[in-house]
Amino acid sequence: MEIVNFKESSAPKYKQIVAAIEDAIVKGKLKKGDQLPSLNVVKEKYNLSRDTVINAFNELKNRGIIHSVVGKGYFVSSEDIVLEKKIFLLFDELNSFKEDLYNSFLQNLGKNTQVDLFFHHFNIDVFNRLIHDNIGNYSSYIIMPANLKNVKVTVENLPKDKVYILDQAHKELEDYPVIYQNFEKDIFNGLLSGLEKLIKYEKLVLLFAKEKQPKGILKGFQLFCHTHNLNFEVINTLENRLPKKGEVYFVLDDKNLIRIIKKIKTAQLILTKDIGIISFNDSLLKEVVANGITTISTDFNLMGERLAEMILNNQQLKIENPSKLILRKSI
Amino acid sequence: MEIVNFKESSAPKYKQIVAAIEDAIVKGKLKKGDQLPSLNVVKEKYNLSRDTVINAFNELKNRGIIHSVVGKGYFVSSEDIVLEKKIFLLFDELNSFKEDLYNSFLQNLGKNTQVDLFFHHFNIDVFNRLIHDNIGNYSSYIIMPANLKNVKVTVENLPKDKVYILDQAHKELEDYPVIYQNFEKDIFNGLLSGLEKLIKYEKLVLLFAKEKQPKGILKGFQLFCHTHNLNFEVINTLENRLPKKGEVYFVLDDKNLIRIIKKIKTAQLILTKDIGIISFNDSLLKEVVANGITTISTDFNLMGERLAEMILNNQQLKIENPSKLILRKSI
DNA sequence: TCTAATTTGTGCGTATGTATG
DNA sequence: GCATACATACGCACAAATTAG
Repeated sequence: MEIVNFKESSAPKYKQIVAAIEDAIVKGKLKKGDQLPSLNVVKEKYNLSRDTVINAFNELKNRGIIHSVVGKGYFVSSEDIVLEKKIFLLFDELNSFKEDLYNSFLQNLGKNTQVDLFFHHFNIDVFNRLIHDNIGNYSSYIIMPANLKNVKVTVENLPKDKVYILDQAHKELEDYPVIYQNFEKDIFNGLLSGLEKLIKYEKLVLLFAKEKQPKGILKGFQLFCHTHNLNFEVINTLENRLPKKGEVYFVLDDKNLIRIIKKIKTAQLILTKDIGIISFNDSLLKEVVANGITTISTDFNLMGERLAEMILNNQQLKIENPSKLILRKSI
Repeated sequence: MEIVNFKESSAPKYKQIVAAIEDAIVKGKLKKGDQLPSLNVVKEKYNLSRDTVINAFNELKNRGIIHSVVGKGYFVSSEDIVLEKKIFLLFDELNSFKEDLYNSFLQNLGKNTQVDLFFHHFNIDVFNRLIHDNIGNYSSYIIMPANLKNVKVTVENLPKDKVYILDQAHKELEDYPVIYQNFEKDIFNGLLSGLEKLIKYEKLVLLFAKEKQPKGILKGFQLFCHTHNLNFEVINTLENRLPKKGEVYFVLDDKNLIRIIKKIKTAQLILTKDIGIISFNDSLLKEVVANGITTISTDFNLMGERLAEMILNNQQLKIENPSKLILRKSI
């Protein structure tokens, strides 16, 4: 590995080091598994500051081209130097609408990017460990903190310009760029655009159970019912509940969506005529479930698209992802 | 006691020694009272510094697993080890039925296990890189090789007793424990158990497009049609295809499932009466899609359950995961 | 009893990457 | 860019306990 003429070039020194190592890998002088000269050696040989060398090596590490072992040194881990980005993606849990988000994100990133996906399952210890274990290994960190508390200390260990928050704006993480759903507004406006259909029913029933669900949904629902003077009820389970004529159910998850559809059938009620259903978070099949389920949903494809865009262009924005009512035959 | 791959792994050497000894104790290779190889022996055998070995032995000593006698050696003092499990899970791609598999796997593992999920997207380079980058960091490796070729060399870099194959048995990886679908048999038997309903139709149409899909499906379908002397057709796209009365469509993915349902509607055909649908891989919503879609599917919950069981009990089995026809109103 | 070899235990020096200010 | 503290890794020297001959 030869690095030449630092003075003559206008490029930052660390970039020149990066380029020199890339060049050595491309030319086959450095192969997978080879050890790089140590920080001290490079520093001495080329009269650089240790920090400059670290800077260069870190960029290569973030891109997954080299890796380091304490007490030993730096090693070439990939000869694929087109890998420009390595992205750490931390979701709360795996469910069907994440599929759209994830796949559209991947599609809009381009080939030279590696995305590793993790799940914290609403467990703060898992959240902390996953972040800690991966500090320094990625060029971007996309985090879906959901409703976890006390995440700030951990997230602050990451380089600030590489962190992006996803799905829910988080009070502790207001300084970070984010693509979020405005649940309260989305639910309110979603219901509003279905108002004409909804006033046919006598009562709106929200099934709001899980700790996991954003409180904005509840707020938006209540606000909508109050401002339009609609009779409503919030329940936390469908067990022992018999759906009655004149009710319209707003269910947030797919398991309960199926439950209510089956209960409606066994009660011999006719969907749309006697009773209505609105679901949350659209997925492919809802278009054909029971002739089409009306759904309030954010656009997960767009969310993935914008996320990719923001990261590729190194932007630090706060974007509210649009949501809408997808009107189908269930109300 | 075998210690592998010092170079490739990012884990500190002394930690790897600790893990190897724990492993040996768990597996019964080392029992209470047994003497460990001396510092010098280990140092020579694995080309380590004496301090590194001491470091490892000290950690085990502090945890009460071994003890030492000056001038004699190190001895196992306890077989009671809480082995921390870290599981590497490599899927092909993210789609809705993986949700069941993944979640049931997690649920059956117990709380103290960390599972990291990766996707190779049917790209052999990604496959190789993901495995290489994670050698030595996990206690089990679960791999879904799908139809990738030339995977053996890479997989062989992993410790053999820690690798499990999932979903498809793979010719190159016949020596590894596996939980697999027998696609040919599953499709044949699935169709067979629906024979009574199927003979009402004039023609069976299989939509078989993707490179990704296992060839066993095609074979099973063809075999079934031949042995029962049924008129059939295999097509690779629904574009420009008008569904006709008397046809029954077997579609493998959800996007095409929706397409065919919509085409049937616009053609003003009546599902079940004029035309039939069978889909592949069950998911929650299919129970209520168009009044219920008949599906041939393996039991992904059971697959996850058995996988967890096999790993927790350190078994090396070859298990065929059961599949069945879930008869609903679409045929 | 003496000796030599082996083993653990300890200390010191050097080198590496990591983290902080 | 510099300084400092820390964890890991390697190598050497020596002391103390054990064992074999």
